[in-house]
Amino acid sequence: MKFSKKSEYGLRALLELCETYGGRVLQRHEIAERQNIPVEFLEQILLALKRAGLLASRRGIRGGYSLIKSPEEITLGQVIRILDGPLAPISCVSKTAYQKCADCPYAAKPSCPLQQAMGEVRDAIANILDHYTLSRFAHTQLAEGS
Amino acid sequence: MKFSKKSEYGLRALLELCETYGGRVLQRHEIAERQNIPVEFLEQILLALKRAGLLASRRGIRGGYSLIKSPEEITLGQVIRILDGPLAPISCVSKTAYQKCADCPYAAKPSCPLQQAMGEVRDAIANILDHYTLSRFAHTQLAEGS
DNA sequence: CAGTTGTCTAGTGAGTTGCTCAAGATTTAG
DNA sequence: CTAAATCTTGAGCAACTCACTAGACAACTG
Repeated sequence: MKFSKKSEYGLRALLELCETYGGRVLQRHEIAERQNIPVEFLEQILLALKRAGLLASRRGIRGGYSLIKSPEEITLGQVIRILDGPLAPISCVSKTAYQKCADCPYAAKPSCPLQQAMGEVRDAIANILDHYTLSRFAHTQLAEGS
Repeated sequence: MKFSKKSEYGLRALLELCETYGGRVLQRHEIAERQNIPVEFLEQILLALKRAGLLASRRGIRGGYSLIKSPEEITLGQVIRILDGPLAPISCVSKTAYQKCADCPYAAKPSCPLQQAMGEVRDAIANILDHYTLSRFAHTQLAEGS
């Protein structure tokens, strides 16, 4: 029940790209250094985000990456799904990647306890992450003291 | 962001054990056949649940496993933590297995965006699973039609 | 004691994760 | 035009995890 490093790095990279949104481009090594991410691995992540339409890139000596969608329009759920796949804890409750369980004896029956419980979990996770925008993410201030 | 087969099998096995709670013991092959689980793998799961104090077992020709805690007292959260480890999506927000992130540049700072967001997710998951009892789980009837 | 069951430890093949490397394409500076 | 800096692509790889298997052993029953 963990998120991968890929998602974590991806979100941290987007934090940097949010800061220069609308302004200059950022090069992979800039992001990598500031966020302490292995540069070649980061690149794969940036390319995936580019293919998904969140980032633009330019090659050559003045090249780099930049955000092309507003941080208001991007949610953490989108980013995690791009980098980590579906949010659902088991695939028989995924809305974006549903798959019938092969071996579950309840698959044929009208009600599956696992599906019920995991469905609730899926909805709770999606409900948070699909409403959590990058701009809110980037402006986080912890409310609690100590 | 997936649960393992171990948790899934464990929960399905507990479904069977709930039915005979207070009555007779169940042998591994009975559970395995009914729930379509490889019997040797199931055994490891049952042993883990036994070590955690949920199950009792008896060896010998009349042996088998039985639930020793009431299905009302056992939550899905407990079971999943036994079989799959902590619920938290990243370890810096785990309450049962906290670990400081080594490479995160926000680890030292007062606020970490990732920690904030993932903390919400953790709480939502825990909130559902730690209040979902086995007895409710075993008596699931899907409410929705179609 | 013999047979049936659970207990324990170790191993294993396939797949995933996290990361590295090398060769190529594109852009800009000079 | 050339060279340097950047992104692009794809392959490779060590370590780990997952799902499962095997086998020796302990305990219980009749």
